[in-house]
Amino acid sequence: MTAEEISEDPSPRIPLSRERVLGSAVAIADADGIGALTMRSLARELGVKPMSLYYYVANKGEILDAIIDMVFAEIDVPSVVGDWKGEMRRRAGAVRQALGRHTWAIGLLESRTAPGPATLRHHDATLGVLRTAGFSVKAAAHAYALLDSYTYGFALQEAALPFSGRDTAASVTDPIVQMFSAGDYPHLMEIATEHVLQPGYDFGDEFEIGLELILDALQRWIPETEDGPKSAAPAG
Amino acid sequence: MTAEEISEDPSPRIPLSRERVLGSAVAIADADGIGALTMRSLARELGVKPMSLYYYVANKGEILDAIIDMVFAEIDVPSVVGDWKGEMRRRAGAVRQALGRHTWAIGLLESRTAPGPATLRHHDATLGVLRTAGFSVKAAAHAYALLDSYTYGFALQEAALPFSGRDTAASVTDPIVQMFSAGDYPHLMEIATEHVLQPGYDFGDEFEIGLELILDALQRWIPETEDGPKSAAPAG
DNA sequence: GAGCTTATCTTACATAGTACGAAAATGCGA
DNA sequence: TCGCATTTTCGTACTATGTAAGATAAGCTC
Repeated sequence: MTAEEISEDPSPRIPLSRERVLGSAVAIADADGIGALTMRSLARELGVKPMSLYYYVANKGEILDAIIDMVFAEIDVPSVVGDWKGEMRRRAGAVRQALGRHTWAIGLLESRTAPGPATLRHHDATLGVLRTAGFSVKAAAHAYALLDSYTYGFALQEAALPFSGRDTAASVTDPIVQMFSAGDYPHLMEIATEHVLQPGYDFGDEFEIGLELILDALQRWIPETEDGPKSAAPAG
Repeated sequence: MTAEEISEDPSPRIPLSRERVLGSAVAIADADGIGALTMRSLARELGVKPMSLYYYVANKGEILDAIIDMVFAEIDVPSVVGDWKGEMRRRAGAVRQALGRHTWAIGLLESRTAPGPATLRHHDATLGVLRTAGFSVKAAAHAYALLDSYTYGFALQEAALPFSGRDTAASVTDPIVQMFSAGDYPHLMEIATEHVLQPGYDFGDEFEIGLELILDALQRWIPETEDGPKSAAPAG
């Protein structure tokens, strides 16, 4: 009996596959940032040599396109049954959370303009909910641009913040306050001390506030609901 | 007389400087994308050898931080005199245009979390306008998060679109329509044929529509204006 | 000029993506 | 079981990147 027959060696027992390659790519980007995702680090993670990856992907750009689509695949598609507001609220939150788990995806969105099938399915389903809710084609386009701009932009701001979550440690806030206390930036100082640095503050809480404002205003774009006013949709 | 004395040789006559280094960095990123911005391409552009750059910047990361700040420096700071809505409208448009000229800045915002002085001054001035307009500290924070999320997100979507401007050439729209026409994505198909692909369409026009909706709704967060209703600010 | 400061460049190294083609593993018909 | 074709993995090598370490050059002051 040879060694291979006795014990399963730790080598690539599970066969390589496109799914495994892309899954590890996401894992590396999540753990150490998109900059740490190299063909070599990816191969190492999979217990394989770099050039083996090229049997499953044409090049690194294809990996980047694919992992963006994987992020969208994580997001449950909204449903046409149920109230549109609730669905849009749920969807926006899910997008924000997905982009929060994979902040690198936000940066990639700017440079990679080849949407994958999951991304397209997501957009299609979302538009479907709006159309079913009574938005005209134009109004649905306006509404979707507005909702997604807000959601992506919020996720971008969250990613750009030097802190996240509730009650940031003083070790990270102190240098910032120090920077403001020179007297330039009085309004930033005010908002920091009176709002952001208060116990229990979480920037993420701002999301629902803006979202509700948008959803409430969008409601008025739906023409002649049973109990609502007539259309107030913009001319565009 | 030596050659140097007779004619000005095409070599680095204008001395290198931090400003020149950063200016060329922006120019390269604008022209060929942030990926084309390398220490070597930057040196070549300046008629200099790569290591000379390190006399003016500590490393490439410092260049990236600095050119983000240069983008914000391009944006005229809003003024507390004049109506807040007009100022916010003007500012949002200016931010969108600046990010449109330098789309790479959007992607950089996600990864680089060290705001420069122009960026801070911009944020400070914007908050100042909102506070002066009557927004409470909390309401100003909410409003600013909302306005900037929308603006950044819209710029991100514009950058991610495979087309831009009015009346996109059929050569670029045809493959997209082809992709939709298989029958998956019926709502994308609908919105494409009935709205996006109509003559004269420009995604950029959607910006003002969403912006007006937001500004109108924000107005109701200002407590007791002379002629307006009382505060309708959220509890947060 | 000498010597000090400021500015630029040479060389070299580790790490990146990937072209090219060899090698190994696998599956299959006889 | 053998032979062979297909599928999968890998070795080598090339070009490009950021930048450390230190040599060199240019400019200024006495």
